[in-house]
Amino acid sequence: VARSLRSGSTGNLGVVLGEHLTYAFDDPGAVSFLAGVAEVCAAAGYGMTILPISGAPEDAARVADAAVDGFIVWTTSDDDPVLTSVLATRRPAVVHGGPALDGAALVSIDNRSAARAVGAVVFAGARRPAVVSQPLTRDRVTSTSRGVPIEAASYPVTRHRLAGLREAAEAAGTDWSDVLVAVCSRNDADEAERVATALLASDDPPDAIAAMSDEQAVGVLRAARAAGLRIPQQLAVSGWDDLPAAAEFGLTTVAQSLREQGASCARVALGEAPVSMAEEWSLVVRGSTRG
Amino acid sequence: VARSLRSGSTGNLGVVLGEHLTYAFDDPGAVSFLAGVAEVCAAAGYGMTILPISGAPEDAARVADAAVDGFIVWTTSDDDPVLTSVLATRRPAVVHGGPALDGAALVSIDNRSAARAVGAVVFAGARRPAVVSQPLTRDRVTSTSRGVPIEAASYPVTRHRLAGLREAAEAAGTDWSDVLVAVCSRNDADEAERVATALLASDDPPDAIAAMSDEQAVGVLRAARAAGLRIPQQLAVSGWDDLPAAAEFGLTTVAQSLREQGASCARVALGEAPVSMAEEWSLVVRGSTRG
DNA sequence: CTGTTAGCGCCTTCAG
DNA sequence: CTGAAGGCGCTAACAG
Repeated sequence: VARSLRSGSTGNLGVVLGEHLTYAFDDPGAVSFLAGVAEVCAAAGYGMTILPISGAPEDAARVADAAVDGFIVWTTSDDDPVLTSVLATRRPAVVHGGPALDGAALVSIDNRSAARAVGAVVFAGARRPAVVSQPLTRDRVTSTSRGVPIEAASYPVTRHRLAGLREAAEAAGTDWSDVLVAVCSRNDADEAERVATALLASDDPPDAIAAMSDEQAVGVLRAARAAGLRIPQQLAVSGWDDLPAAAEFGLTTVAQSLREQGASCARVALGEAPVSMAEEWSLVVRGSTRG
Repeated sequence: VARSLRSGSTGNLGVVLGEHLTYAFDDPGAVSFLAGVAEVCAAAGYGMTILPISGAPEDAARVADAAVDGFIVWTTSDDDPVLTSVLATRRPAVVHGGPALDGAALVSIDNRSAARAVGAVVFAGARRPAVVSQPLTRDRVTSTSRGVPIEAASYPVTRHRLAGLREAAEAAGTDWSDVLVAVCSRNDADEAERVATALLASDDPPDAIAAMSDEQAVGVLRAARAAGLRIPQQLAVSGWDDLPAAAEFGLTTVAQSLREQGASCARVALGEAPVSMAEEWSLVVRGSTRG
């Protein structure tokens, strides 16, 4: 401890996992990201401090006081007060996913382009495209509505994906104001199953659903099975991330390596990588979509 | 940082994840344990420092120097040098699973009794019981042999489970020297599938396999399906942990809450819980076993 | 009630 | 080449 004071460095990277620390470990994407961070930290002889975010106002102060040499912030919202704290420390900060900030590096794929690409496949030939979305804002309000105001989404990753999906829907001939968007409060198969069940039970059920994670897509598939729908003829479904579950269920999805992105974040935060650059993604087309 | 020096406390708990940090995040059990630790840390306003273990000799020194107020050690072996370092710091230490050490609290279920209970079910009516085991020693040597010398296993959790399974096998009428034990190097469905495939292809294939995790059990089930075996008539299988996969595949398993155990560890390390006490477990019998 | 100071433990620098 | 000291930033205790 005294060594840290004297040397001015702590040998620790701080990882801020967004609003609810507890959820983070339940999200396989976040875990895979952490594995990437851990890998680089271990190799560099650095420790990795998970900064506890309970959602209370004192979180910001705690983060500011954390004994770490740099910060990695897991995907969060534009208005997350913790981001302000992190920047105020003037220590190296790397944001995963977004938001993009002056004074912080950004490690992310091009979510908008990826969403446009997966949307083109899942919405192909669909007359009633729909979206099962991750939260739009930090209050994690759930809703199901048409023509969601995209700019109101304060999670930039969600916002960019919606923007890409909008372009894809319009390219497929459906106006955004006709696209149903079901917003979930968590990234979780169970909740996605519930909202998808409701969507599919409506008078005018969707014939294509783009989900924002493989987890959610699995929930949608379960709802579709319960409703007796044939995939992809009656309902096309896409996921995101290409986790093992996507291969298992034959999901069309956007493949990205969150683990590699975690490693990139750590390298940038440690000054081992010069700048942040756009991360790679690719489209994986499987049997859950037409075409 | 200076505050820590002055006050003598860092507001951080250290979590040592055993030999290979990288594997830890791939193991759903470890992740669930971390979620429990994180929960308590967040509530107490503590940070949680993952101490990087690469397997190199300098790990011990790094752990000893870590800026943390207490340690939680995830299940490891009797001879792990990191344990010596942790004890030498004279800071509060809590070991999960084992080994039991003077000067450290232990949070664990009674693995031997639980193994005896699950063994009684999976080995019931079996004439050729077998075990798919987690590593016995830190070198993670793989082997398949009969009458494994249980006392040679330096991971106490593995040792206690083998001891319980031995009692169950003998109660079911098979001498331990006739019980095939396949030792894997990792806790992983793929490797378990490979070793189980080999077991099932032998001249005298087992008709009951107790695995040490649900992950491994899923691998065994895959091998059994590939071999065209009916479960449980031709092959009974049991897992351990009762993860979601166990319910999905109808696995008989030992249910324990690693998350709750992680929370217990954190509470004990923070001095919120008085002593360590035995954690709860229960037997969940599903269709993968006879009876 | 406000302002000053000593010292937490280590490392680096400088003196002997 | 070995030994003493100052100071990292903060806070608790004490003096004014």
